[in-house]
Amino acid sequence: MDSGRRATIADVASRANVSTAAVSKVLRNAYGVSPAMQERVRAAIAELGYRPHAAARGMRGQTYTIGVLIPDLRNPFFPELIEGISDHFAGTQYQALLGPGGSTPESQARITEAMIDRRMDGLIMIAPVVPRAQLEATARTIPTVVIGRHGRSAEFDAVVDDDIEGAALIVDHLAALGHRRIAHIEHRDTTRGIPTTMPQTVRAEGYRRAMQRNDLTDEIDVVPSTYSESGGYAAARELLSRPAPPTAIFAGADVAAIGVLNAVYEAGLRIPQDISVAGYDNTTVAAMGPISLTSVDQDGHLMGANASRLLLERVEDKRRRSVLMSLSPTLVPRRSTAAPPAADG
Amino acid sequence: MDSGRRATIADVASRANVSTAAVSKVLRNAYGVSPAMQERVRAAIAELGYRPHAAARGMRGQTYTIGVLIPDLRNPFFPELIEGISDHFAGTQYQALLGPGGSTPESQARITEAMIDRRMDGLIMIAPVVPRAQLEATARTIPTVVIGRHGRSAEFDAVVDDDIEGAALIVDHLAALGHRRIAHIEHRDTTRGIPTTMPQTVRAEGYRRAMQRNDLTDEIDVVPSTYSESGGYAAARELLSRPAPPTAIFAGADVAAIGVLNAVYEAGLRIPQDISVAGYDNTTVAAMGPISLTSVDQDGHLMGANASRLLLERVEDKRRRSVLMSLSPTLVPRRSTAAPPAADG
DNA sequence: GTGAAAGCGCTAACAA
DNA sequence: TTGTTAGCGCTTTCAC
Repeated sequence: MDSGRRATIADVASRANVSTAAVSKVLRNAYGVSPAMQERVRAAIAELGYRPHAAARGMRGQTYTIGVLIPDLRNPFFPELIEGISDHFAGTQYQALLGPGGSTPESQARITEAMIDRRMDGLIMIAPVVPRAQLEATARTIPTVVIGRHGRSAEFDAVVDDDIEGAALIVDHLAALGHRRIAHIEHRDTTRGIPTTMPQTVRAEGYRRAMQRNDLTDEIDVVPSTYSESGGYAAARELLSRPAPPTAIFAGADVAAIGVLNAVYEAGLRIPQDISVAGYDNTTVAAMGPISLTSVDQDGHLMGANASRLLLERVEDKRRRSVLMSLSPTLVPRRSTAAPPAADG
Repeated sequence: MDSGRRATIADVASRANVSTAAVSKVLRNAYGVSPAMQERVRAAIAELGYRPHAAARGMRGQTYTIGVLIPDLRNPFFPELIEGISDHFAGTQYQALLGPGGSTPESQARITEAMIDRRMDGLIMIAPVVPRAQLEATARTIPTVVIGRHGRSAEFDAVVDDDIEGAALIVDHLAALGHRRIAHIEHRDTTRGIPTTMPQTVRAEGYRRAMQRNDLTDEIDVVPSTYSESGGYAAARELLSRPAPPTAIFAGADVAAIGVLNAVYEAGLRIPQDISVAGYDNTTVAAMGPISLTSVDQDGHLMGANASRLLLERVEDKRRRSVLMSLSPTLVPRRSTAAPPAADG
């Protein structure tokens, strides 16, 4: 901005009376520069307000850019993740940029391509819905960490929360309160090819196993719907219209639980006196006074930070063997769950 | 991925028996290529699965990347904006990438720099808190569109919603219901240098003017706080503890209104029988059954799309004169507002 | 420890 | 209309 033109590495070099190669080395903290020369170069950089040109760096070396694929900005859990990610990179030379991926495999694949085209140094993919084979192909091209898909891979690192355990926390909590007819709302995707590794599937499986462990095998009741307000609403309407409706509804996501609350509200039932409702993700909405939804908390910040750390290991140290990191969820009991009505206890 | 190495423009050129310049022209839909050659080049591109290298393109021409500065992923209004933006670019060669900017001027400036370093073709800045002079400096470097800051600039285009009108919608609505003691919760930033152009300031001003117009000048009551759940909660606690509390509270954002609801709930008051509450932004939370918050709707999707269109005009047509585009908000009345208690009417 | 020089993949002048 | 060529700003051999 000084003289119209932006300073380049050559400007810095001539100002410091060194070669461009030397400047480059200082920039990358590479070996082979004397402290004195370091000093001179740094001074010149400061004087000129020089900033390296990421696109040009990318032509030979790295772009110092990390791509983060994010499917749905409306999901209130993702900001936690993002914050964990950007906090982690804040102390480094790297910059995380988010790609709004949409919820279809096609749109997510498009963004992934766009990130590869831009020579990003690494990719963090949040709950991607693309087929596993495609994830592995991507990971062979560019260091990749996947958040929220279960199952390990030789090609990419994975960070997940233990959804089996999370579902068990809710079921055990409800069973301990005396509930028997506990229904579960599952997100059933139309997308094929991503069978057992998505969180929704694992949560449903965790629900089933926990029901069995509590001797409630006969009461297992999974309603396929979607993790959305309308999905939860529709599923709850269906459940409440039955001859013997459940005394507790466990929605696989808070956002769906909100829809359940709406349906319960419309049906004129009271929470938790007439029916208990639980969600998953412990979003800020769940914590709101009038809502006060029992939920399961995943430490999104920690998950994001861990994913970032794993990715940098791959990018910088060239670690090859893959890592699966599984975190433990915790139960957050609130006012939306209580003992079932006496007649049903 | 075929032979390990990624295909380059030279590979395409030799495959199609043309020059690299010809391939480049086809890529950019530039003049001077015969249909026959076009055909051959496109075929070669398809056969090789060639994709242009964005970083390399950026060295000479454009990067076909648009940077979107987004301050707070938790604000449920922003996803609308983002969707409008990415939908608009979906039909083009451009790819929008989001930079999580944080809420301080420093962090936002950092991301802005990072985007310029990466040779982005243009910038969309959502409700930036950096000083105006800095915005203009940025805009002189790179085509820029600012969303959500009032006041026109010669350097950048601006897309705003008419917050004066939006605040008036709420005040007129409440006044028509019979309210007189209508309080407003304003977001009061500690940041200096951005006085009258932020939405919160304009909304407060709109509230004042509308109160005057309704002959309620003596009742003007602005509580400085923050647009957050805790901010709304604290402000409402303060208001409710007064000898003559307001009969209606107009929070400048839904998220603050939620905090108000919590405080009202805790105080044992009923909504809307004892007190009316209104928000701003018409977020999905506001629409939820148990909440049903009267609010003001801005068409975020349209704002995002307009901002994108303006930016592309600048990037491609090199339009120089700046544009200010102001959209009109609409009132969304719900169950949280009603006539005041008889004694106060 | 230091610098000269050859690219990275593409675009834009210009020549043919 | 088509091809040749000189860079864009940086990193990376490879001499010195």
